[in-house]
Amino acid sequence: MADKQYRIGEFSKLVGLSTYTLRYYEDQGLIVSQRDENGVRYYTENDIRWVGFILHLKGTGLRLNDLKRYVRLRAEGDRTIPERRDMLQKTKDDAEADIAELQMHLKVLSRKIDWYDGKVDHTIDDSESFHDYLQQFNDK
Amino acid sequence: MADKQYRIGEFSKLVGLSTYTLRYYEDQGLIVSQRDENGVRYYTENDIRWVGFILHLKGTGLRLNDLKRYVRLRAEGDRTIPERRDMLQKTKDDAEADIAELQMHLKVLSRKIDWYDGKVDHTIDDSESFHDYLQQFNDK
DNA sequence: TCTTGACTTAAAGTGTACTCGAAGGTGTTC
DNA sequence: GAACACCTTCGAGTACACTTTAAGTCAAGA
Repeated sequence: MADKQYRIGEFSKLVGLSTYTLRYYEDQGLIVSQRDENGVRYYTENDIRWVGFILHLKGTGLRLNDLKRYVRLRAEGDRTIPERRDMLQKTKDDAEADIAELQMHLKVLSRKIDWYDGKVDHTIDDSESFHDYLQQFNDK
Repeated sequence: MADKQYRIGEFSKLVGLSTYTLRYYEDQGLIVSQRDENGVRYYTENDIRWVGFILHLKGTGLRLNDLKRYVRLRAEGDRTIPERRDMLQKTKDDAEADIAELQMHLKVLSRKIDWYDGKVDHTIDDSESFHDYLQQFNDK
């Protein structure tokens, strides 16, 4: 693994974020870049991994503010590990709840599609399934 | 099932949308309300089902604009059924893709939590899994 | 009678996360 | 020497979906 360095343009293509966004994230403290003797940003493989990781977190629903908090904690060292772990656990739990909810919505959607396909009794109204829906929430 | 009527305040609690939002949705053409002799909105069980249904759609990722389109098509009658069906199918496909992506992110998160718990070799860096991540996208 | 809750229009505000452009500058490459 | 990619600050713009306020009216219930 050569320690290749990337300037912002190339890096932006690698991680799929615009140069605008990269500078914005840096402003926000989510990313740190190194500079060459002219003040030009450069990034390494390590930065690719780091951006990848924060994009995973973001992809599970973390807001930029939460992300900032995570980064701050990380900077504080190992004593914040429990807190970081808990943050991730909560994020995970939330995301799993989101998936469950999404799947519930999908079930209704599927039934509706079947209805359109005539696989279901057409006398049932457009919005037949709301009661099932409420049921699902009742035991939360 | 009595044909109970609900005014906006009660209805808002039933469906979990603020009165502001209900009026807003009505402005946008997503909901229709009836009025009593004083011009006061009232809603019925049927409206509960309808709002439930659009919230399902919304929950799977449909934007208000898409929702509006669906409602417009619905108002045009049965000849738009194929188009509505396809809309729902696409929504369903998109949502399923979202779930798949979310689950991928979750996998990384879980691994990271394990790492915090010491279940994984601690010499591996914070952001170890970005390469796996990129792999997942490569065959899309 | 007073409070509560409803009504109207129209405009402004909120939060999130970018996204872009202006204006002026530096260094590298063809 | 021109083109290009980068740098800076800073403010404005965009999209989405509400959310709130203002200012005034109306009607039923305690």
